Amino acid sequence: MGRSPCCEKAHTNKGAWTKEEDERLITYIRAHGEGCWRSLPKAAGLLRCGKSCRLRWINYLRPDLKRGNFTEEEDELIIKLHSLLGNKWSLIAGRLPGRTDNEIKNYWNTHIRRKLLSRGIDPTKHRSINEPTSTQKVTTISFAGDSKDDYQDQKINIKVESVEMNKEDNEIQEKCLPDLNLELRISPPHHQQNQQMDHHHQRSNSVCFTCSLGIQNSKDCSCSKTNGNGCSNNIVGMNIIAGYDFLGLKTNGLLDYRTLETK
DNA sequence: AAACAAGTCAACCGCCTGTAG
DNA sequence: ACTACAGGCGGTTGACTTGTT
Repeated sequence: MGRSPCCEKAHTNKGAWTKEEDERLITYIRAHGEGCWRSLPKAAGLLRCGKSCRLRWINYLRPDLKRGNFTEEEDELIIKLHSLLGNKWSLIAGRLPGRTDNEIKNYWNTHIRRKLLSRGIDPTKHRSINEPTSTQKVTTISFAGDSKDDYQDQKINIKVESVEMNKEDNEIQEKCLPDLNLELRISPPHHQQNQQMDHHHQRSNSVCFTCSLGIQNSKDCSCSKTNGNGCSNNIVGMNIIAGYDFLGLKTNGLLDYRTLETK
């Protein structure tokens, strides 16, 4: 006995979407907005599974999709993000406006994997294929907290352990990844923090932790607690080494985390 | 021109997570 | 605390296209 199907499969279409189906979906979402995917097909007059509608909209019909070939900059960004996040396609997609997780996943599997292999780089480990295992770099990021709701005592330890690497990788490490050994504590903003937040829009080198993770306007967002607006591209509470964001990605000074939303 | 292989990508599947009741 | 459900995600499939023989 498996899980019950998400919808009545006997009366749903499968396979490629027709133009008419696309138009029905677009028209419905324009009129009623996204959400409630399960009931959407019936309401929109579509013989499709709700999941199928969601996928079609997100991956193909959404008006903000970029489409077209990936640029060299996008390629490099995907590689860098993949080295940090692994197969977290939705997170990677969040950093690439107009790109979908499915698109990036496909692009990775068809183009970038081969590109890295041709460079002699293992696409999974992001290390030279010929590199001896003794020089493996181990990076551990651990989050430890006792309580989800207790601001006073919630402690988040981020520990990055680096084991010796070869010289080339060390150079990359120095350029891209600032050494991290942070012990962060989420707590209500005190006076000094408030002052910092007052300059929120002028100062762009620190971010409240929840916003840095892309969870804006959440209950944990200290920014929204103080100015009522939450972080959009504002940065408070966690210092970032100038020129790099919390993923260690080089920035041009102004960071924009709006694209790192958890969908 | 036909047959086959390789590449591409939209779509599906099933599992996981968050949340409401 | 438990259950059911909806939404989200990553892995995989398969139809279609392009390249090669």
